[in-house]
Amino acid sequence: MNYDFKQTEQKWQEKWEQSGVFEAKDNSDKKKFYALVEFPYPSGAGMHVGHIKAYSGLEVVSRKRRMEGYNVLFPIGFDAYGLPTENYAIKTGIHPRQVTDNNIAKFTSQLKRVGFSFDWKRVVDTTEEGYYKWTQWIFLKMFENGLAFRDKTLVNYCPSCKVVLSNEDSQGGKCDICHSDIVQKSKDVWYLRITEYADKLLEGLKDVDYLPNIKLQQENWIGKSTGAFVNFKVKNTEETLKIYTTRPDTLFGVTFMVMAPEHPMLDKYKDMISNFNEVEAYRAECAKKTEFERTQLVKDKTGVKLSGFVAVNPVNGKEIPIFISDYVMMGYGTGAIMAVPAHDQRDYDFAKKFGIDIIEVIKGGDISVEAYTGDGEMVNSDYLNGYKDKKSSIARVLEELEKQGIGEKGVQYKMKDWAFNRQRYWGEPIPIVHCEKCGMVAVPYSELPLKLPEVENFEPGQDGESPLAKIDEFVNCTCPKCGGKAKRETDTMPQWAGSSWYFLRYIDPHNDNELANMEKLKYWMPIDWYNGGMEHVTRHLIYSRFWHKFLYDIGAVPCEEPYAKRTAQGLILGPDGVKMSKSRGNVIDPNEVVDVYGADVLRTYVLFMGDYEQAAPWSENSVKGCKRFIDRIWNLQEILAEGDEYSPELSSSFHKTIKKVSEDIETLKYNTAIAALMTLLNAIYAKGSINKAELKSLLLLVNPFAPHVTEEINEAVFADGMLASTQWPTYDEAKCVDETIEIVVQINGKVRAKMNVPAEVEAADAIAMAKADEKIASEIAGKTIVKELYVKGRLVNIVAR
RNA sequence: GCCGGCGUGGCGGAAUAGGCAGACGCAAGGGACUUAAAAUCCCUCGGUGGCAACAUCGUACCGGUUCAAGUCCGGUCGCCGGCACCA
Repeated sequence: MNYDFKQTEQKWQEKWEQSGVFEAKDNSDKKKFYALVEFPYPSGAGMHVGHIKAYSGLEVVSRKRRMEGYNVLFPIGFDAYGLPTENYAIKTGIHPRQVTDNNIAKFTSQLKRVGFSFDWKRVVDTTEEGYYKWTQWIFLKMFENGLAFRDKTLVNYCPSCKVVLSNEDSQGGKCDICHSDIVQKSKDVWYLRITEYADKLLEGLKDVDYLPNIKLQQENWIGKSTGAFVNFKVKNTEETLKIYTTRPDTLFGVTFMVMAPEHPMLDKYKDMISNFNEVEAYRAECAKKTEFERTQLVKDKTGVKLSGFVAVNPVNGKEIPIFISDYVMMGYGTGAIMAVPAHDQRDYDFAKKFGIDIIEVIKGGDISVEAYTGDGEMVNSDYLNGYKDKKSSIARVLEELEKQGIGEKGVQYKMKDWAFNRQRYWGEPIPIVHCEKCGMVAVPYSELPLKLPEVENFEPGQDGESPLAKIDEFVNCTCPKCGGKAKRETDTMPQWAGSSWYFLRYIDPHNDNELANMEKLKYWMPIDWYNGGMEHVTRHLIYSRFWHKFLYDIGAVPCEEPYAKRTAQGLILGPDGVKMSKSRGNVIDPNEVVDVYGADVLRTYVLFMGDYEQAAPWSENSVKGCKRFIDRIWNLQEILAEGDEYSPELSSSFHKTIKKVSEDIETLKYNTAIAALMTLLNAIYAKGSINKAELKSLLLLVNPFAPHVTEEINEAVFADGMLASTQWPTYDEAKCVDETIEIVVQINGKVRAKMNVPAEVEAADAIAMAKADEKIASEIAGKTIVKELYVKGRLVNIVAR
């Protein structure tokens, strides 16, 4: 009896779709479960096996939850705006809309072939008018609330993509998309004031169940530091130079100060600075450097000493020179620092190069060699002398600074505001109008969606202008406020926008009056479990949490945090153990696997191949192992016997396996869950028959992993409806334990014998039985017994000398 | 540089809370069935010694705690991920 997976899988996929078993029900009395997977970018290359692994995890959980009686929302959609589609359109002349529709159709059919239990009635496409209307709506709400603003700044600009990039998109000085070198350019840029939510984003982490390393990465990304702001007077002016430091305890060790070359105070006092020409020359030099170069030359410090511009240390009145150097950034703190070379390595390097004094204020290091950043007794520090640790000296100095009004406690974040616009066609138009009289004016809500106009040429303009800027009918408009002539904003939103709130739209995907109905939101939110890639746990997760917290603050959603729980799956590497890539030619196409082995095998393999959270290489041979597993399940029909309860030989195996599989699915240990099922299968074949009660339980347990073959067997044998809507099997804790167990007898910690004992044996009896063993008796004969231990259900250990 | 994580057979990986290291799968070797092959089934499968029972070593490396260490502690090396002149 050969298993025809092709026909069977197609048959059940159609049955599931027709019956609507996987459609989530609104207005249900049942307990809800909202499982979310990261929606894919529908690239032309089609699905990747990584997608299959990412979705299979929560797929199994979702199917189990339905069988446990939950009303499950397990949706899918498409994050379809983005550069690859646009670049493809530029190359081929095919409209991005057409490219996107084709790719979505391709992804949809591929996903359906794997048999995922998504609710296909709730598909969301970020590029669809009914969707991006609400993306624009959220933007306008942010604009109204002062969280979206425009500012002129130096931006990371990719000359190849002709696009402005956020710091996140240009890490290491390379464009995230095309990997060319980033240059700095002055431009008008839209920002979202995410920094205003920094503390809330940090605080919120306390209440959610994310993997610890995910929380940690978010914390590092936000980068909160506590310290102090201190005001240094500038000699012969009324000006104070404000600095931020985490080490106010070292104030008496300050021997110079450094300002960022772009610091605005420099221009204000350029007449006082007798060598301002040197400042300008240095600035020009810095502007040439990319952010990457700036961070590469860590050891070799450069800078210019300002003449005629001198600061005064507020704690001791000492005059201290001021330098400019590019190791101080305008974007962090106040753009100026107090330098304590004795206790900061960067300041130390700078001082050594420029021959500046190094004054030790904390004992414990050797400042003739390097800066000492550890703890120790304070010296050369007036009222701080004698303090023995950082914590108390900081507390003392803060008290003094506040009393004298020269400084205060302060907090800083590494996270910067989110650069939000792109000079690209295939994105959501930013719904803002620039009016000569009124300035920036929001497009009225009634005019949303502000539709993306048709263009003929998707290439960006010469100086990185958006393709939309070339469409006069789009650009020229009337001001919604005064009715006068105005011009539309022509930049579009970044790809992150649509993915920052998509999970809300699944709850009410066709609502034209609000982004989602509040009653429905109250029922479904928060997301019970969100799984996705490790590469998204900083940016996407922070951005979407930020949007959600904002929506909560304006009363659009009912809870503060969107995700109650977040996990991440590991990569699937190529068979050569290296990350899959087209250029390496080690990409596995999930379609081919489905063609050759079937969807059940593919699903089982991606979960069985290793620890779900770790990276693991693809192995064609191991796929075959899962094929055998599926075939052996099918062949159980050949050894089927009657029986409406577990046979005595297999009863405890079944109870144990149900327990193991049920628990492992909840903790991402799919590999050991499948291993347990294989072990049970081996036990069944060893016995030589399976009865109907046993088969039913086994089919239910395997069903979330391999739904097609199990449904088919169930129909053939029982013909009593779908497993998908059958109760998940239960186990009896009492029946998981065997009456007698094998334990180990050790002498001095080394295994010397094994014996069978009743499970509930007393320690003394177990030890007595052990000593009665012939081999053990001869081993301990003539020795003194020092200690005897019994570890319940495990071992007896006799320590003898 | 800083912050995380990891290091177990030929391979992917198991091993509650310190208690038989190597579950499960793959590969390999041997056998059965077959004219033959595929498929399937059975056996072996960390190293060394031994016909065997068994002994002995073994979880990156060095040391420690413990009756008992893959697991805990200290140090070293290596790999992976994140951040990176963050004051």
